Amino acid sequence: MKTTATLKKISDHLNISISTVSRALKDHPDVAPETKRRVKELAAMLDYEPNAFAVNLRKKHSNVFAVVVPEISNYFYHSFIQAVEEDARRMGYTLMILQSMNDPDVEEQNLRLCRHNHVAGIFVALTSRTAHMQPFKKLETVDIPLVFFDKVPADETFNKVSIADYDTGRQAAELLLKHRKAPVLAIFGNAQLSITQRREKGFTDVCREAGTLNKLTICYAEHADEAVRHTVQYFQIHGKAFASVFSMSDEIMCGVLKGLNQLQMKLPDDAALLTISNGFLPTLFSPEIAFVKTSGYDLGKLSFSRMMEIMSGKTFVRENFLASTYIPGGSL
Amino acid sequence: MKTTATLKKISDHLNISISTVSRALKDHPDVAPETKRRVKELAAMLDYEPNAFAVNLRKKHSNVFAVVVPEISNYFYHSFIQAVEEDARRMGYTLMILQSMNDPDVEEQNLRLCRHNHVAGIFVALTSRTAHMQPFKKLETVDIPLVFFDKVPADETFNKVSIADYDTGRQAAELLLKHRKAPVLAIFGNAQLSITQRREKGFTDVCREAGTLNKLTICYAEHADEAVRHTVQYFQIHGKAFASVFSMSDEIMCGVLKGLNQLQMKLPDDAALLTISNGFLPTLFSPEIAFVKTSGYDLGKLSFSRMMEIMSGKTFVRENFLASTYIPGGSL
DNA sequence: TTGTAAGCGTTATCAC
DNA sequence: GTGATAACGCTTACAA
Repeated sequence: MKTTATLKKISDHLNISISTVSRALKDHPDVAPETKRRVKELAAMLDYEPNAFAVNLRKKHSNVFAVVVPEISNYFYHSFIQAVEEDARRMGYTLMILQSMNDPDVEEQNLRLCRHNHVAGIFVALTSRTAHMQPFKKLETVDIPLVFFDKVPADETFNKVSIADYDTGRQAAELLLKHRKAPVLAIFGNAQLSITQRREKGFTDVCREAGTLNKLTICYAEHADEAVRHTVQYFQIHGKAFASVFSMSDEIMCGVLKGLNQLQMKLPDDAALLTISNGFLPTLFSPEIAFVKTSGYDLGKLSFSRMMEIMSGKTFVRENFLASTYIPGGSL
Repeated sequence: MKTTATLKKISDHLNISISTVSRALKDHPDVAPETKRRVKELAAMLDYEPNAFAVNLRKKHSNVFAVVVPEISNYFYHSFIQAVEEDARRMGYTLMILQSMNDPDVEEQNLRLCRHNHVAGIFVALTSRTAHMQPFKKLETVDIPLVFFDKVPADETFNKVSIADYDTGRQAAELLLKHRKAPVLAIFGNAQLSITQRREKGFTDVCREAGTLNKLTICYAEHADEAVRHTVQYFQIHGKAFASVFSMSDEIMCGVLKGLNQLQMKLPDDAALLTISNGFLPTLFSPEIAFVKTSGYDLGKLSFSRMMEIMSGKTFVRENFLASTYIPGGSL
C-alpha cells in the first residue's frame, strides 16, 4: 500500500509549512502565485485528497445528509431519494440512506447514528408505528436540522413537507364525477392511517357537495388480496352496478385489476378505474390506468429546498404541501 | 444548543483522567469496578456518544460500506441493498448508497468520495458504459476492498459475484421444453450486453441440444415499447404460430403483455409466457407470470459474506455465481 | 507572504 | 489501576 498523501508530506517535500500548503490548496488570497503553483502541482502528482475525518473533526460537521425511510423498496421513496440525491450532489453533499424496516426501534437507532456522525441534516418519513417523538426532539439540541416528509408527525413544532392528500382525494372524486362515472366503489387503505383519512375526506366531501353521496360505496383493504376480494364481492353483490372503481394506492389498484380480471370485466367499458399513484405501475397495464399523480420526486425537490432554507436560518417552522396532477389513461 | 459530552468533560467532572474514562467506557479489564460504575453513570446521564470523526481519524477507517449502483430505482438493486443493509447493520456497519446515474463520470466521482471517506469496503455494479477500470485499481492502493456484483468487469483481477446467467438461460429453455411450449418466440434485451449474451447462449444451447433450434425465433428489444412491437409483429407475421414467449427481463415482459393484450390473446391458452425476473412484477398480473427468479436479495447476502472473507484476508480473488430458481405461475 | 502553535476528540503507549 | 503524553490530519488565529 502506497501511503496516502497528507499536507505534511507535501510541506516536507517543498520545504514550506503545513499551513501554507493548506492555504495554497484552497486558493487563499495571500499566498504567492508561484508557491500556489508548486503546491498544486505536487498535490496533483501525489494524488492528494484531504482526509475527511480530520476536516470534519475540525469543522465539527460533515457534508452528509441522511434520509430515513420505513422501506426503500418503494417506488415513491425511491423517486424522493433520487430527487434529494441530485440536489445534494449538486451542492457538494452526499446522502446516507437508512431504512427503519418500519420498526420504531430501528428508526431510533438510525437517528442515533445520524447524531453520532454529525450529519448536516435529516429527512425523515416516519414508520407507521412511531409513537414518541423524543428522539427527534433530541436532534434539535445538537443543531441537526430535520425535515419530515410524507409520513409526518402531528406535532406542530416540526418542519414538514407532505402530499396534499385532502386535495388529491378531492381531485380524484371530481375527475370521476366529471367523467360521469357514478356510482363508484372507492377502496381505501388502512382506515387508521391519517393519509387514508385525509384522502377519504377529500373524496367524500366532493361527493357530498355534488349530492352524489348515495352513489358512493366505500370499503377498506390493507393488502392487495383484500382489494381483490372486495372487488369481486362488491361487484357480485351489487350486480355490477358500479360505473367505476377508485383506488387509493398502487397496491389496491393491483388488487382491483386482479379482481376485475377474475370477473372477466374489461377496462374501461365494463368499469372505469382511477387510482392515486406515484406513476410507475399504472403505465404497465393495458389499457394504462388513469391516475392522480403524487410525485415523490417533486416532494424530494421541495424537501431539499426546504432543508436549505432551514439551514440558512431565515425561516420559521411550518408544513408545506405538494399538489398532485392528473395523468390520463385508457382506464377512465 | 446544549454542548455535547466528551471524554474530557466526563473526566473533569469526576476528577479522573481522560484515559481512565475512555477505558472505563469500553470495559477495559484493569479499571476499578467502582470507577467504571461512576463513569458509566455520568456518561449515560450526559448522553455521551463517542465522536465518530475523532474515532475514525484515529483508527484511520470508518465502519461504513458503500454501494455504488447505476440506478437505485430498480427492484433488483433494491433487494440487493436490502440484504446488504441487514447484514451490515448486524455487524455494526452502516451503508452509504451512491447512484451513478449510469454515467461513468459520476461513478468515478462516487469512488473518489469513497476513498475520501475511507469507507470500509465498496460494492459496485458497473454502469453499462464504464470503459476503463483505472479508478477501481486505485482503490487497491489504498486498501479498500472491492466486490463487484451483477454488472461486473471482464478483468480477472477483481472479486466478482454474479447471477449465473448462462444457467438461468438454460433453466428457462428447459422449462419451456418440458412444458412442450415450442415453437417459442424469445425476446432478449440489448444484444451488446454480456448479460444478454450469456442468457441467450444458455437458452439456445438447450434448444440445440434438444434439436429444437428450428422452433426458436429470437429477437431483441431495448425497451418495453420495442417488445410490444415485436410481440405484435411476430405473432401477426407468423400467424400466431408460437406456443410461448420467453422474455429476458421484467421490462420486456411488460411489453409482451401489452402486445398480447392488443392481439386479444389470453394467457396461458393462446400463448404461454415465461420470464426472468427478480420477483415483484410477475405477481402483479393475472394470471401471475411464471418466472425464473434471479434474487437480488440472495446476491446481496452472498456479496456481503464475500466482502467479509476478503476483509479477513484469507481468500483469493475469484468470481462467485448465484443460481436461480423457478417460480411457477398461471402463465405457463 | 509565510510560519508557529493550539486545538478538534479519540486511542494507544508508556510510565508510575 | 491510573495518568501523562503523543499521535491522527487538518484549520485558523496570531506572529513574524
